[in-house]
Amino acid sequence: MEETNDLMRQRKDKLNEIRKAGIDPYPHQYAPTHTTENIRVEFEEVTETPDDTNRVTVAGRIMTKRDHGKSSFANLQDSTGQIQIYVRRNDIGAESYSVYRRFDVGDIIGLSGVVFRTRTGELTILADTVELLSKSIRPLPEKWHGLQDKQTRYRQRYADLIMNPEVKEVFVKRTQIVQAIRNMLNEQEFIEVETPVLQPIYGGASARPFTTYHNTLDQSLYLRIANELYLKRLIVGGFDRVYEFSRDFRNEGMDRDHNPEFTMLELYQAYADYLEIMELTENLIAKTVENIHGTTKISYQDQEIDFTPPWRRMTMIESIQEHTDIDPETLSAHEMSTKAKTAGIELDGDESFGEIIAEIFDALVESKLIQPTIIYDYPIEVSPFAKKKPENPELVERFEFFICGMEVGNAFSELNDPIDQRQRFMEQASNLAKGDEEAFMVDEDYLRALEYGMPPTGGLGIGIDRLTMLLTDQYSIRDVILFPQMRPEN
RNA sequence: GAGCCGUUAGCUCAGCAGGUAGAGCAUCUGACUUUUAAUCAGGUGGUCACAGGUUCGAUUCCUGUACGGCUCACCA
Repeated sequence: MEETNDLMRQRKDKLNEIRKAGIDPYPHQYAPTHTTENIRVEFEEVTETPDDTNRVTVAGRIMTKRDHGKSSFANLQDSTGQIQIYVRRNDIGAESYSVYRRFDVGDIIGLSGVVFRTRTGELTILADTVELLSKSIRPLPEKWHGLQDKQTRYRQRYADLIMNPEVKEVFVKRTQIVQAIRNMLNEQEFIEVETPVLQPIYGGASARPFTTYHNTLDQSLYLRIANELYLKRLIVGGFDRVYEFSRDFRNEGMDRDHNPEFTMLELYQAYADYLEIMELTENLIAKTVENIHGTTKISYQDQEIDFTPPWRRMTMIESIQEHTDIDPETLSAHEMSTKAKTAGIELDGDESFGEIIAEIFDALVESKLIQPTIIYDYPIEVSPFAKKKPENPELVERFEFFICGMEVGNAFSELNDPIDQRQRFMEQASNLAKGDEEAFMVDEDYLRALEYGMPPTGGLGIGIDRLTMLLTDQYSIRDVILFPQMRPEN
């Protein structure tokens, strides 16, 4: 990593010169009185005449430098923005000024001075003391085009954040989204909990796990693919409303809306069914959107999206009838399978009716659901933790919601019948034996918990990364994850 | 996993019917005390991703590899 080019060698030479002049290029502490944002607010009325009452001390990174012989302008960037500084030899003294002239774009400095406006009206700090807080020996990207290369931006997010202020905004918003949701859930008496990331049995979703090993226990452990079964154990234990922002790990492909590690909010509410969770979902999301944007109507990749509740609701079968020429209510499994294959869907041939319906939905309907849409009543075969519909045991009380063609959340009336749950596990176990790598393992301890009795419960999972993509208008999940997964550089 | 595209100076990018490379910014030297993509003059800076092949000669053509982007497949 120790690349040497002329630019870095020159900067290291400057570093040594500064040290020889008796100055510590990496001092321990500095005490700014203002951020650049503070200054913009506090000194809005300031005039072109410097007035000693408008004194500030600031710290930040030099982003541009315009030297003019015995004076110099520079732009200083701190965590809140940028401000222009003006340094004159007469004000800071010849010795200080010659040190200042050795400062480079990228250096972090502190300065005290007086806020005024230049002739052109730009808010500026006229410095009377300037000091180096951290010498930068690696040159920043060019000031005008900034850092464009995606590979470098993802691998060196620090450089991306320095150069591209809009990137920082995305991640500030991401935090605001999480905070908004957390505040609303707390107000509704949900309790935030933490459950294991390292799990002896993975479950709660269909995905291949990452496997690791615990030396002392001498056993394999899995990084969680979901925390569903742990949260429901807590419902059994008597927490009636729980949630967790969970980093989950799935050993699957990567693309514009999949990263191997991602964040999911899961919540469970005792005595609720999926209809109540639908309402909760619409309100939670709509209020989050409003909190971030001040309105429930936003634009994503040039599409207008309206989050105002209530959202459109369709059963999965209705959605297939609407968006395809396939009608699951009149066709046999064989006819469905033929239609699906004609539409280019690959099937093994041993899929059940319900599995074919789910395949058709995924392939032909999902991408057409642009406005927030709740799709409900799923085939039982693809929903092993959801409760059957009383009037139709082939379907379960489950819904997912879709926005801009993306699945953003998943919810159901939780299956709390331990006998039924055991049967569903057994079917999964036989699928696992048949080689379905994404089938579930039997979780005897979870069954034991259900045997004690779990109240009727509604549960919900929301993909926080995808929600953030929508609310920050980012096309790729990599742009809402600070350090997206990448192959090694070398 | 497949297809297409990309990888040239610190950054953003040109270029090459095959003859060992260019711009802007950055950087260095000099001038300059209200500039803001500062200006003016003059310099420095390259394993053209990596490895093979064709050729008198390859950054350029071909093949392979690595990394990345997009699309598809996979993804309750």
